[in-house]
Amino acid sequence: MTDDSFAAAVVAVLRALPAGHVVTYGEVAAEAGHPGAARAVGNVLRSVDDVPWWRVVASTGRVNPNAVAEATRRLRAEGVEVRGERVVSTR
DNA sequence: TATCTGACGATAG
DNA sequence: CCTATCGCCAGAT
Repeated sequence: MTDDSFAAAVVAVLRALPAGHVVTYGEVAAEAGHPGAARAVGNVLRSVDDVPWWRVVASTGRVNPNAVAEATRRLRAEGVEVRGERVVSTR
């Protein structure tokens, strides 16, 4: 691993996430090798559509404000408890 | 190279 | 619980 694009690293991490497992942007950024780049992670999910973006939530447990219903629906379908716009039992 | 944007994080009030 | 502000980073123009 020399210097894979940030987006590529993020995509790889998300593709490795098991169903029913939710992670925060900061976690993804750290796993991708770019700790602190939580904001940049959100930008990647915005550009890339080949990743389970619904499994990525904010540190507060809040799902995507851009597709709350969609994310909630998918998370529940995978066994994740969602309350309102927040994921239950994330940390 | 500079500037702006954004699906964030944490702290303060 | 909510809003506001600062700090952070990568990508686009």
